Amino acid sequence: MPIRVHDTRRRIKVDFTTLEPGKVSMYVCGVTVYDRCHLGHARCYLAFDLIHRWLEVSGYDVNYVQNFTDIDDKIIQRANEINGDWTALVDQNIEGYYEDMDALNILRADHYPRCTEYVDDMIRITEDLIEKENAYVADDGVYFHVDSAPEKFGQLTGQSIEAVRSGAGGRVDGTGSSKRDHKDFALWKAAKPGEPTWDSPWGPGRPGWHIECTAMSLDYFEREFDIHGGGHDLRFPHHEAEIFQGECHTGHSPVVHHWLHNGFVNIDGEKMSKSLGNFWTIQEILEKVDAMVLRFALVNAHYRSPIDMNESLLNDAERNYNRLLSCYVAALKACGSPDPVPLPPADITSNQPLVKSLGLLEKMAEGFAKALDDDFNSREGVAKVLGMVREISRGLQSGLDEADMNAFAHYGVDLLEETAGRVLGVLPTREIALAEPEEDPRRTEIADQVEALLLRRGEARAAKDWPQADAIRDELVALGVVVTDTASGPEWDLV
RNA sequence: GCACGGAUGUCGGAGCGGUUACGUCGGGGAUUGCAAAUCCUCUUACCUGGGUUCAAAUCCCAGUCCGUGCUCCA
Repeated sequence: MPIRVHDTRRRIKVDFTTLEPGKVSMYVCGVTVYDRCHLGHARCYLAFDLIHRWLEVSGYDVNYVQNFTDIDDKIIQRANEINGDWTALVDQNIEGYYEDMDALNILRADHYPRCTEYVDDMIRITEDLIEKENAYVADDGVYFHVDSAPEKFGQLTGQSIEAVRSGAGGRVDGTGSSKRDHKDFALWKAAKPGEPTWDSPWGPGRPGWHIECTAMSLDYFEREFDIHGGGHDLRFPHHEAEIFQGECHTGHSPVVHHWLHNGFVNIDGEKMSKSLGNFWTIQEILEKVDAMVLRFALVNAHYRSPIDMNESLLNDAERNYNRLLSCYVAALKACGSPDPVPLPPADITSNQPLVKSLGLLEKMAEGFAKALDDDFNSREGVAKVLGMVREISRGLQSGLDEADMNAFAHYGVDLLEETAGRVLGVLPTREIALAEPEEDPRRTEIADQVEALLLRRGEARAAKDWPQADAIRDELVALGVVVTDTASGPEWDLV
Protein backbone atom coordinates (compact mmCIF):
# COMPACT_ATOMS: atom_id res chain seq x y z
CA MET A 1 0.00 0.00 0.00
CA PRO A 2 1.38 3.40 -0.89
CA ILE A 3 2.05 6.08 1.66
CA ARG A 4 -0.51 8.88 1.50
CA VAL A 5 0.37 12.44 2.45
CA HIS A 6 -1.67 15.58 2.81
CA ASP A 7 -0.28 18.17 0.43
CA THR A 8 -1.04 21.74 1.44
CA ARG A 9 -0.83 22.95 -2.13
CA ARG A 10 -3.36 20.49 -3.53
CA ARG A 11 -5.31 20.47 -0.24
CA ILE A 12 -5.95 16.74 -0.35
CA LYS A 13 -4.20 13.53 0.57
CA VAL A 14 -2.22 12.23 -2.37
CA ASP A 15 -0.16 9.12 -3.02
CA PHE A 16 3.40 9.87 -1.99
CA THR A 17 5.74 9.76 -4.95
CA THR A 18 9.43 10.50 -5.17
CA LEU A 19 11.54 11.93 -7.94
CA GLU A 20 14.02 9.12 -7.59
CA PRO A 21 12.83 5.63 -6.65
CA GLY A 22 13.65 4.75 -3.05
CA LYS A 23 15.01 8.18 -2.24
CA VAL A 24 13.40 11.16 -0.56
CA SER A 25 14.66 14.73 -0.63
CA MET A 26 13.21 16.65 2.31
CA TYR A 27 13.75 20.24 3.39
CA VAL A 28 12.27 21.63 6.61
CA CYS A 29 12.49 25.27 7.62
CA GLY A 30 14.64 25.49 10.71
CA VAL A 31 14.73 27.86 13.61
CA THR A 32 15.83 31.47 13.77
CA VAL A 33 18.42 31.16 16.47
CA TYR A 34 17.82 34.31 18.50
CA ASP A 35 16.61 32.36 21.53
CA ARG A 36 16.19 28.88 22.96
CA CYS A 37 13.59 26.63 21.37
CA HIS A 38 10.06 26.59 22.67
CA LEU A 39 7.34 23.98 22.75
CA GLY A 40 6.16 24.91 19.27
CA HIS A 41 9.58 24.09 17.85
CA ALA A 42 9.50 20.76 19.65
CA ARG A 43 6.20 19.95 18.03
CA CYS A 44 7.40 20.92 14.56
CA TYR A 45 10.68 19.06 14.55
CA LEU A 46 9.11 16.10 16.27
CA ALA A 47 6.46 15.96 13.54
CA PHE A 48 9.12 15.86 10.85
CA ASP A 49 11.23 13.45 12.90
CA LEU A 50 8.31 11.07 12.84
CA ILE A 51 7.91 11.51 9.09
CA HIS A 52 11.65 11.02 8.69
CA ARG A 53 11.55 7.84 10.77
CA TRP A 54 8.53 6.35 9.01
CA LEU A 55 9.93 6.99 5.54
CA GLU A 56 13.19 5.33 6.57
CA VAL A 57 11.37 2.37 8.10
CA SER A 58 9.35 2.12 4.88
CA GLY A 59 12.58 1.61 2.99
CA TYR A 60 13.32 5.10 1.71
CA ASP A 61 16.72 6.65 1.91
CA VAL A 62 15.86 10.12 3.21
CA ASN A 63 18.11 13.09 2.61
CA TYR A 64 16.89 15.48 5.29
CA VAL A 65 18.03 19.09 5.21
CA GLN A 66 17.11 21.56 7.92
CA ASN A 67 18.55 25.04 8.06
CA PHE A 68 19.45 27.50 10.76
CA THR A 69 18.48 31.11 10.13
CA ASP A 70 21.49 32.77 11.69
CA ILE A 71 21.00 36.34 10.54
CA ASP A 72 17.79 38.27 11.03
CA ASP A 73 16.30 41.37 12.65
CA LYS A 74 15.59 39.58 15.89
CA ILE A 75 19.09 38.20 16.15
CA ILE A 76 20.58 41.64 15.66
CA GLN A 77 18.17 43.12 18.16
CA ARG A 78 18.81 40.45 20.77
CA ALA A 79 22.57 40.70 20.30
CA ASN A 80 22.40 44.46 20.76
CA GLU A 81 20.58 43.94 24.03
CA ILE A 82 23.52 41.90 25.29
CA ASN A 83 26.94 42.81 23.94
CA GLY A 84 26.37 43.04 20.21
CA ASP A 85 28.20 39.79 19.45
CA TRP A 86 25.58 38.16 17.24
CA THR A 87 27.81 35.28 16.18
CA ALA A 88 28.26 34.17 19.77
CA LEU A 89 24.52 34.40 20.35
CA VAL A 90 23.87 32.30 17.27
CA ASP A 91 26.43 29.63 18.16
CA GLN A 92 25.10 29.36 21.66
CA ASN A 93 21.51 28.91 20.53
CA ILE A 94 22.45 26.36 17.89
CA GLU A 95 24.13 24.36 20.63
CA GLY A 96 20.96 24.74 22.68
CA TYR A 97 18.89 23.54 19.74
CA TYR A 98 20.83 20.28 19.50
CA GLU A 99 20.61 19.80 23.24
CA ASP A 100 16.81 20.22 23.24
CA MET A 101 16.21 18.03 20.20
CA ASP A 102 18.52 15.28 21.46
CA ALA A 103 16.64 15.26 24.74
CA LEU A 104 13.43 14.64 22.81
CA ASN A 105 15.03 11.76 20.93
CA ILE A 106 14.75 13.60 17.61
CA LEU A 107 17.08 12.03 15.09
CA ARG A 108 19.56 14.36 13.45
CA ALA A 109 18.91 15.63 9.95
CA ASP A 110 21.59 14.88 7.37
CA HIS A 111 22.54 18.52 6.87
CA TYR A 112 22.14 21.70 8.89
CA PRO A 113 23.14 24.55 6.60
CA ARG A 114 23.43 28.06 8.00
CA CYS A 115 22.10 30.98 5.99
CA THR A 116 25.22 33.06 6.33
CA GLU A 117 27.16 30.37 4.45
CA TYR A 118 24.87 30.81 1.44
CA VAL A 119 24.90 34.56 0.88
CA ASP A 120 26.72 34.15 -2.44
CA ASP A 121 23.99 31.81 -3.68
CA MET A 122 21.31 34.22 -2.55
CA ILE A 123 22.99 37.05 -4.43
CA ARG A 124 23.30 34.89 -7.54
CA ILE A 125 19.60 33.93 -7.44
CA THR A 126 18.59 37.54 -6.81
CA GLU A 127 20.64 38.68 -9.82
CA ASP A 128 18.96 36.05 -11.91
CA LEU A 129 15.50 37.14 -10.77
CA ILE A 130 16.32 40.76 -11.64
CA GLU A 131 17.50 39.63 -15.05
CA LYS A 132 14.28 37.70 -15.58
CA GLU A 133 12.33 40.82 -14.55
CA ASN A 134 10.76 39.12 -11.55
CA ALA A 135 12.63 41.44 -9.23
CA TYR A 136 13.70 45.06 -9.16
CA VAL A 137 16.20 47.24 -7.36
CA ALA A 138 14.80 49.93 -5.07
CA ASP A 139 16.40 52.49 -2.75
CA ASP A 140 16.49 50.21 0.27
CA GLY A 141 17.10 46.86 -1.35
CA VAL A 142 15.91 44.42 -3.95
CA TYR A 143 12.30 43.25 -4.10
CA PHE A 144 10.49 40.41 -5.74
CA HIS A 145 7.67 41.75 -7.88
CA VAL A 146 4.69 39.53 -7.18
CA ASP A 147 2.67 40.84 -10.12
CA SER A 148 5.34 39.45 -12.44
CA ALA A 149 3.99 35.96 -11.74
CA PRO A 150 0.45 36.47 -10.46
CA GLU A 151 -0.59 32.91 -11.27
CA LYS A 152 1.66 31.67 -8.47
CA PHE A 153 -0.12 33.67 -5.80
CA GLY A 154 -2.23 32.01 -3.13
CA GLN A 155 -1.14 28.45 -3.86
CA LEU A 156 -0.85 27.46 -0.22
CA THR A 157 -3.50 29.65 1.36
CA GLY A 158 -6.05 29.88 -1.43
CA GLN A 159 -6.17 33.63 -1.16
CA SER A 160 -6.58 35.80 -4.21
CA ILE A 161 -4.35 38.75 -4.91
CA GLU A 162 -7.33 41.08 -4.75
CA ALA A 163 -8.36 39.80 -1.32
CA VAL A 164 -4.94 40.37 0.16
CA ARG A 165 -4.74 43.80 -1.39
CA SER A 166 -7.94 44.88 0.33
CA GLY A 167 -7.29 43.00 3.55
CA ALA A 168 -3.78 44.22 4.17
CA GLY A 169 -4.15 47.53 2.41
CA GLY A 170 -3.74 49.88 5.31
CA ARG A 171 -0.92 48.08 6.96
CA VAL A 172 1.86 48.35 4.44
CA ASP A 173 2.13 52.10 4.26
CA GLY A 174 4.50 54.03 6.40
CA THR A 175 7.10 51.29 6.55
CA GLY A 176 9.56 53.54 4.80
CA SER A 177 10.04 50.87 2.20
CA SER A 178 10.37 51.85 -1.39
CA LYS A 179 8.79 48.75 -2.87
CA ARG A 180 6.36 49.24 -5.72
CA ASP A 181 3.55 47.14 -4.37
CA HIS A 182 2.66 46.04 -0.87
CA LYS A 183 2.67 42.36 -1.91
CA ASP A 184 6.30 42.54 -2.99
CA PHE A 185 8.82 41.11 -0.58
CA ALA A 186 12.48 41.77 0.07
CA LEU A 187 15.20 39.66 -1.51
CA TRP A 188 17.99 41.94 -0.34
CA LYS A 189 17.96 44.55 2.40
CA ALA A 190 20.32 47.52 2.12
CA ALA A 191 22.60 47.99 5.11
CA LYS A 192 21.43 49.97 8.08
CA PRO A 193 23.94 51.56 10.46
CA GLY A 194 25.46 49.14 12.91
CA GLU A 195 24.20 45.97 11.27
CA PRO A 196 26.26 43.06 9.98
CA THR A 197 26.53 43.29 6.19
CA TRP A 198 27.73 41.47 3.12
CA ASP A 199 28.84 43.05 -0.12
CA SER A 200 26.55 42.76 -3.11
CA PRO A 201 26.03 44.32 -6.54
CA TRP A 202 23.52 46.58 -4.78
CA GLY A 203 25.91 47.71 -2.10
CA PRO A 204 26.38 46.35 1.40
CA GLY A 205 23.38 44.69 3.00
CA ARG A 206 21.93 41.37 3.99
CA PRO A 207 19.54 38.84 2.46
CA GLY A 208 15.78 38.77 2.99
CA TRP A 209 14.36 35.90 4.96
CA HIS A 210 12.51 34.10 2.17
CA ILE A 211 15.44 33.85 -0.24
CA GLU A 212 17.48 31.96 2.33
CA CYS A 213 15.44 28.77 2.17
CA THR A 214 15.28 28.90 -1.61
CA ALA A 215 19.05 29.19 -1.86
CA MET A 216 19.75 26.39 0.59
CA SER A 217 17.16 23.91 -0.65
CA LEU A 218 18.16 24.41 -4.27
CA ASP A 219 21.82 24.03 -3.38
CA TYR A 220 21.12 20.55 -2.04
CA PHE A 221 18.42 19.47 -4.45
CA GLU A 222 19.10 21.49 -7.63
CA ARG A 223 15.77 22.32 -9.20
CA GLU A 224 13.09 20.23 -7.46
CA PHE A 225 12.57 18.05 -4.41
CA ASP A 226 10.05 15.77 -2.74
CA ILE A 227 9.03 17.29 0.58
CA HIS A 228 9.10 20.78 1.97
CA GLY A 229 7.96 21.09 5.56
CA GLY A 230 7.44 23.70 8.21
CA GLY A 231 5.00 25.18 10.66
CA HIS A 232 1.47 26.01 9.59
CA ASP A 233 2.19 29.72 9.97
CA LEU A 234 4.93 29.60 7.35
CA ARG A 235 2.53 28.86 4.51
CA PHE A 236 2.10 32.58 3.95
CA PRO A 237 4.06 34.56 3.19
CA HIS A 238 7.25 32.54 3.60
CA HIS A 239 6.46 29.42 1.63
CA GLU A 240 4.50 31.23 -1.03
CA ALA A 241 7.51 33.49 -1.45
CA GLU A 242 9.63 30.39 -1.91
CA ILE A 243 7.31 29.23 -4.68
CA PHE A 244 7.75 32.59 -6.45
CA GLN A 245 11.52 32.60 -6.06
CA GLY A 246 12.21 28.94 -6.73
CA GLU A 247 9.92 28.52 -9.69
CA CYS A 248 10.85 31.81 -11.37
CA HIS A 249 14.54 31.15 -10.86
CA THR A 250 14.58 27.53 -12.04
CA GLY A 251 11.85 28.00 -14.64
CA HIS A 252 10.55 24.72 -13.27
CA SER A 253 7.19 23.98 -11.66
CA PRO A 254 6.68 22.57 -9.21
CA VAL A 255 9.96 22.87 -7.37
CA VAL A 256 8.34 21.33 -4.30
CA HIS A 257 6.31 18.20 -4.90
CA HIS A 258 4.70 17.84 -1.49
CA TRP A 259 4.10 20.69 0.95
CA LEU A 260 3.67 19.47 4.53
CA HIS A 261 2.70 21.73 7.42
CA ASN A 262 2.40 20.87 11.09
CA GLY A 263 -0.31 22.22 13.42
CA PHE A 264 0.31 24.62 16.27
CA VAL A 265 0.58 24.23 20.02
CA ASN A 266 -1.93 26.04 22.20
CA ILE A 267 -1.60 26.36 25.95
CA ASP A 268 -4.80 25.86 27.93
CA GLY A 269 -6.83 26.72 24.85
CA GLU A 270 -4.96 29.89 24.04
CA LYS A 271 -2.39 30.48 21.39
CA MET A 272 1.08 30.24 22.85
CA SER A 273 2.70 33.64 22.73
CA LYS A 274 5.07 35.77 24.71
CA SER A 275 2.52 38.52 25.18
CA LEU A 276 0.07 36.14 26.85
CA GLY A 277 2.80 34.95 29.17
CA ASN A 278 2.11 31.30 28.38
CA PHE A 279 5.32 30.76 26.52
CA TRP A 280 7.33 27.66 27.45
CA THR A 281 10.81 26.84 26.31
CA ILE A 282 11.73 23.19 25.99
CA GLN A 283 14.25 23.66 28.78
CA GLU A 284 11.56 24.97 31.11
CA ILE A 285 9.08 22.23 30.39
CA LEU A 286 11.70 19.51 30.77
CA GLU A 287 12.33 20.67 34.31
CA LYS A 288 8.80 19.55 35.12
CA VAL A 289 8.17 16.70 32.70
CA ASP A 290 10.22 13.72 31.61
CA ALA A 291 11.41 14.20 28.02
CA MET A 292 9.93 10.87 26.94
CA VAL A 293 6.57 11.80 28.47
CA LEU A 294 6.60 15.06 26.52
CA ARG A 295 7.49 13.20 23.36
CA PHE A 296 4.71 10.71 24.03
CA ALA A 297 2.23 13.56 24.53
CA LEU A 298 3.24 15.25 21.29
CA VAL A 299 3.34 12.09 19.24
CA ASN A 300 -0.11 11.24 20.58
CA ALA A 301 -1.64 13.80 18.23
CA HIS A 302 -1.84 13.99 14.49
CA TYR A 303 0.92 16.26 13.19
CA ARG A 304 -1.51 18.49 11.31
CA SER A 305 -3.95 19.05 14.19
CA PRO A 306 -3.51 21.85 16.62
CA ILE A 307 -2.61 20.50 20.06
CA ASP A 308 -3.77 21.97 23.33
CA MET A 309 -1.02 21.56 25.88
CA ASN A 310 -2.31 21.42 29.43
CA GLU A 311 -1.77 19.55 32.65
CA SER A 312 -4.36 16.89 31.96
CA LEU A 313 -2.79 16.11 28.59
CA LEU A 314 0.58 15.64 30.25
CA ASN A 315 -0.93 13.53 33.04
CA ASP A 316 -2.60 11.28 30.48
CA ALA A 317 0.66 11.01 28.59
CA GLU A 318 2.60 10.18 31.73
CA ARG A 319 0.16 7.48 32.73
CA ASN A 320 0.13 5.88 29.30
CA TYR A 321 3.85 6.18 28.90
CA ASN A 322 4.39 4.42 32.23
CA ARG A 323 2.04 1.68 31.15
CA LEU A 324 4.03 1.20 27.96
CA LEU A 325 7.31 1.29 29.83
CA SER A 326 6.35 -1.20 32.52
CA CYS A 327 4.99 -3.56 29.90
CA TYR A 328 8.26 -3.29 27.98
CA VAL A 329 10.32 -3.90 31.11
CA ALA A 330 8.14 -6.84 32.12
CA ALA A 331 8.53 -8.36 28.65
CA LEU A 332 12.30 -7.82 28.72
CA LYS A 333 12.55 -9.52 32.09
CA ALA A 334 10.46 -12.44 30.84
CA CYS A 335 12.93 -13.02 28.01
CA GLY A 336 14.92 -15.86 29.49
CA SER A 337 16.99 -17.69 26.93
CA PRO A 338 18.17 -15.79 23.88
CA ASP A 339 16.89 -18.52 21.58
CA PRO A 340 13.13 -18.69 21.93
CA VAL A 341 11.19 -21.70 20.72
CA PRO A 342 9.18 -21.08 17.56
CA LEU A 343 5.71 -19.69 18.24
CA PRO A 344 2.62 -21.31 16.80
CA PRO A 345 1.17 -19.61 13.72
CA ALA A 346 -1.05 -16.67 14.66
CA ASP A 347 -4.78 -17.08 14.22
CA ILE A 348 -7.23 -14.52 15.54
CA THR A 349 -10.14 -16.97 15.34
CA SER A 350 -8.45 -19.65 17.42
CA ASN A 351 -9.72 -20.78 20.82
CA GLN A 352 -6.18 -21.38 21.97
CA PRO A 353 -5.26 -18.23 23.99
CA LEU A 354 -1.66 -17.92 22.80
CA VAL A 355 -2.56 -18.45 19.14
CA LYS A 356 -5.38 -15.94 19.37
CA SER A 357 -3.25 -13.44 21.22
CA LEU A 358 -0.61 -13.61 18.51
CA GLY A 359 -3.35 -13.09 15.95
CA LEU A 360 -4.54 -9.97 17.74
CA LEU A 361 -1.02 -8.61 18.00
CA GLU A 362 -0.39 -9.26 14.33
CA LYS A 363 -3.55 -7.38 13.45
CA MET A 364 -2.54 -4.44 15.62
CA ALA A 365 0.88 -4.34 13.98
CA GLU A 366 -0.81 -4.19 10.58
CA GLY A 367 -3.09 -1.44 11.87
CA PHE A 368 -0.07 0.47 13.11
CA ALA A 369 1.58 0.38 9.69
CA LYS A 370 -1.66 1.33 8.00
CA ALA A 371 -2.09 4.31 10.31
CA LEU A 372 1.41 5.61 9.65
CA ASP A 373 1.01 5.06 5.91
CA ASP A 374 -2.07 7.24 6.05
CA ASP A 375 -0.48 10.67 6.37
CA PHE A 376 1.70 9.65 9.31
CA ASN A 377 -1.17 9.21 11.72
CA SER A 378 0.84 8.70 14.88
CA ARG A 379 -2.18 9.14 17.12
CA GLU A 380 -3.80 6.08 15.61
CA GLY A 381 -0.37 4.47 15.88
CA VAL A 382 -0.23 5.20 19.60
CA ALA A 383 -3.70 3.68 19.99
CA LYS A 384 -2.44 0.50 18.33
CA VAL A 385 0.62 0.43 20.56
CA LEU A 386 -1.53 0.77 23.66
CA GLY A 387 -3.62 -2.11 22.37
CA MET A 388 -0.43 -4.16 22.05
CA VAL A 389 0.60 -3.17 25.56
CA ARG A 390 -2.66 -4.48 26.92
CA GLU A 391 -2.41 -7.72 24.96
CA ILE A 392 1.24 -8.31 25.86
CA SER A 393 0.63 -7.54 29.56
CA ARG A 394 -2.24 -9.96 29.55
CA GLY A 395 -0.16 -12.62 27.82
CA LEU A 396 2.67 -12.25 30.30
CA GLN A 397 0.25 -12.87 33.16
CA SER A 398 -1.56 -15.75 31.51
CA GLY A 399 0.49 -18.57 32.97
CA LEU A 400 2.18 -19.84 29.83
CA ASP A 401 4.75 -22.57 30.27
CA GLU A 402 8.34 -21.46 30.41
CA ALA A 403 9.26 -22.06 26.77
CA ASP A 404 6.14 -20.34 25.41
CA MET A 405 6.49 -17.48 27.88
CA ASN A 406 10.04 -16.90 26.73
CA ALA A 407 9.05 -16.94 23.08
CA PHE A 408 6.03 -14.70 23.67
CA ALA A 409 8.16 -12.22 25.60
CA HIS A 410 10.68 -12.04 22.76
CA TYR A 411 7.85 -11.48 20.32
CA GLY A 412 6.43 -8.70 22.48
CA VAL A 413 9.78 -7.00 22.92
CA ASP A 414 10.43 -7.04 19.17
CA LEU A 415 6.99 -5.67 18.42
CA LEU A 416 7.30 -2.79 20.88
CA GLU A 417 10.80 -1.94 19.75
CA GLU A 418 9.71 -1.85 16.09
CA THR A 419 6.68 0.36 16.72
CA ALA A 420 6.95 2.38 19.93
CA GLY A 421 10.74 2.41 19.74
CA ARG A 422 11.98 2.73 16.19
CA VAL A 423 9.00 4.60 14.74
CA LEU A 424 7.44 6.61 17.56
CA GLY A 425 10.74 7.02 19.38
CA VAL A 426 9.19 6.72 22.83
CA LEU A 427 11.11 3.74 24.18
CA PRO A 428 14.38 3.95 26.08
CA THR A 429 17.21 1.57 25.20
CA ARG A 430 17.13 -1.91 26.76
CA GLU A 431 20.00 -0.97 29.01
CA ILE A 432 18.23 2.09 30.37
CA ALA A 433 14.91 0.29 30.70
CA LEU A 434 16.48 -2.51 32.72
CA ALA A 435 18.89 -0.38 34.71
CA GLU A 436 18.20 -0.33 38.40
CA PRO A 437 17.19 3.18 39.41
CA GLU A 438 20.14 5.11 40.67
CA GLU A 439 20.51 4.82 44.39
CA ASP A 440 19.06 7.95 45.90
CA PRO A 441 21.18 9.03 48.89
CA ARG A 442 17.95 9.74 50.71
CA ARG A 443 16.91 6.15 50.11
CA THR A 444 20.10 4.71 51.46
CA GLU A 445 19.86 6.96 54.47
CA ILE A 446 16.48 5.64 55.60
CA ALA A 447 16.79 2.11 54.24
CA ASP A 448 17.50 0.44 57.59
CA GLN A 449 14.68 2.28 59.29
CA VAL A 450 12.25 1.35 56.51
CA GLU A 451 13.30 -2.29 56.51
CA ALA A 452 12.75 -2.45 60.26
CA LEU A 453 9.29 -0.96 59.92
CA LEU A 454 8.43 -3.32 57.10
CA LEU A 455 9.50 -6.27 59.22
CA ARG A 456 7.20 -5.16 62.04
CA ARG A 457 4.40 -4.54 59.55
CA GLY A 458 4.94 -8.03 58.15
CA GLU A 459 4.55 -9.48 61.64
CA ALA A 460 1.41 -7.45 62.24
CA ARG A 461 -0.04 -8.60 58.92
CA ALA A 462 0.80 -12.20 59.66
CA ALA A 463 -1.08 -11.80 62.94
CA LYS A 464 -3.95 -10.13 61.03
CA ASP A 465 -3.51 -7.06 63.17
CA TRP A 466 -4.67 -4.69 60.43
CA PRO A 467 -4.88 -1.47 62.50
CA GLN A 468 -1.28 -1.98 63.58
CA ALA A 469 -0.18 -2.78 59.99
CA ASP A 470 -1.86 0.36 58.67
CA ALA A 471 -0.41 2.47 61.46
CA ILE A 472 3.05 1.33 60.43
CA ARG A 473 2.26 2.12 56.81
CA ASP A 474 1.23 5.60 57.91
CA GLU A 475 4.62 5.97 59.60
CA LEU A 476 6.27 4.98 56.33
CA VAL A 477 4.18 7.51 54.43
CA ALA A 478 5.37 10.12 56.90
CA LEU A 479 8.93 9.19 55.91
CA GLY A 480 7.97 9.77 52.27
CA VAL A 481 7.87 6.09 51.44
CA VAL A 482 5.18 4.27 49.51
CA VAL A 483 4.75 0.54 49.99
CA THR A 484 3.44 -1.87 47.39
CA ASP A 485 2.59 -5.42 48.41
CA THR A 486 3.46 -7.95 45.76
CA ALA A 487 3.34 -11.72 45.57
CA SER A 488 7.01 -11.85 46.50
CA GLY A 489 6.68 -9.53 49.47
CA PRO A 490 6.44 -5.77 50.01
CA GLU A 491 8.40 -3.33 47.87
CA TRP A 492 9.00 0.27 48.72
CA ASP A 493 10.02 3.46 47.00
CA LEU A 494 10.40 7.14 47.70
CA VAL A 495 7.41 9.19 46.66
C1' G B 1 -14.13 40.97 4.86
C1' C B 2 -11.39 36.95 2.36
C1' A B 3 -8.97 32.15 3.03
C1' C B 4 -8.06 27.53 5.44
C1' G B 5 -9.55 24.00 9.08
C1' G B 6 -13.01 22.16 12.73
C1' A B 7 -18.00 20.64 15.28
C1' U B 8 -17.97 13.02 17.89
C1' G B 9 -19.78 9.98 24.70
C1' U B 10 -18.05 13.46 31.41
C1' C B 11 -13.62 15.21 29.04
C1' G B 12 -9.41 14.87 25.44
C1' G B 13 -9.60 12.90 20.71
C1' A B 14 -9.29 8.85 16.28
C1' G B 15 -12.31 7.01 12.41
C1' C B 16 -14.63 9.53 7.43
C1' G B 17 -20.03 4.53 3.57
C1' G B 18 -21.67 -1.38 6.80
C1' U B 19 -16.88 -3.76 11.50
C1' U B 20 -14.06 -2.48 19.51
C1' A B 21 -10.48 3.56 18.17
C1' C B 22 -7.45 4.76 22.28
C1' G B 23 -7.16 7.21 26.84
C1' U B 24 -9.67 9.92 30.93
C1' C B 25 -14.06 10.09 34.20
C1' G B 26 -18.02 7.05 36.31
C1' G B 27 -20.32 1.80 37.45
C1' G B 28 -19.25 -3.57 38.25
C1' G B 29 -15.62 -7.63 38.86
C1' A B 30 -10.72 -10.59 39.54
C1' U B 31 -6.41 -10.11 42.72
C1' U B 32 -5.54 -7.77 47.83
C1' G B 33 -6.88 -7.81 55.08
C1' C B 34 -7.32 -2.70 53.02
C1' A B 35 -4.70 0.28 49.61
C1' A B 36 -1.53 0.74 45.26
C1' A B 37 -0.38 -1.58 40.74
C1' U B 38 -2.16 -4.95 37.04
C1' C B 39 -6.03 -7.41 34.38
C1' C B 40 -11.39 -8.22 32.96
C1' U B 41 -16.05 -5.76 32.10
C1' C B 42 -20.32 -2.04 31.54
C1' U B 43 -22.39 2.77 30.05
C1' U B 44 -22.52 2.56 23.50
C1' A B 45 -21.61 9.27 21.25
C1' C B 46 -21.20 11.53 16.39
C1' C B 47 -23.91 20.43 15.49
C1' U B 48 -28.90 21.63 12.77
C1' G B 49 -32.11 20.96 8.41
C1' G B 50 -32.63 18.60 3.82
C1' G B 51 -30.77 14.95 0.10
C1' U B 52 -28.13 10.40 -2.16
C1' U B 53 -27.92 5.00 -0.63
C1' C B 54 -30.16 -1.49 0.87
C1' A B 55 -26.91 1.09 4.51
C1' A B 56 -24.25 7.78 6.50
C1' A B 57 -20.71 10.08 12.26
C1' U B 58 -18.58 8.98 7.38
C1' C B 59 -20.84 11.37 0.64
C1' C B 60 -23.85 15.95 -1.41
C1' C B 61 -26.54 20.76 -0.53
C1' A B 62 -27.95 24.66 2.89
C1' G B 63 -27.35 26.75 7.74
C1' U B 64 -25.35 27.67 12.72
C1' C B 65 -21.27 27.94 15.89
C1' C B 66 -15.84 27.73 16.85
C1' G B 67 -10.43 28.04 15.76
C1' U B 68 -6.42 29.82 12.83
C1' G B 69 -4.15 32.80 8.94
C1' C B 70 -4.14 37.41 5.93
C1' U B 71 1.82 41.21 10.06
C1' C B 72 7.95 38.73 12.60
C1' C B 73 6.41 33.74 14.02
C1' A B 74 7.46 26.25 14.20
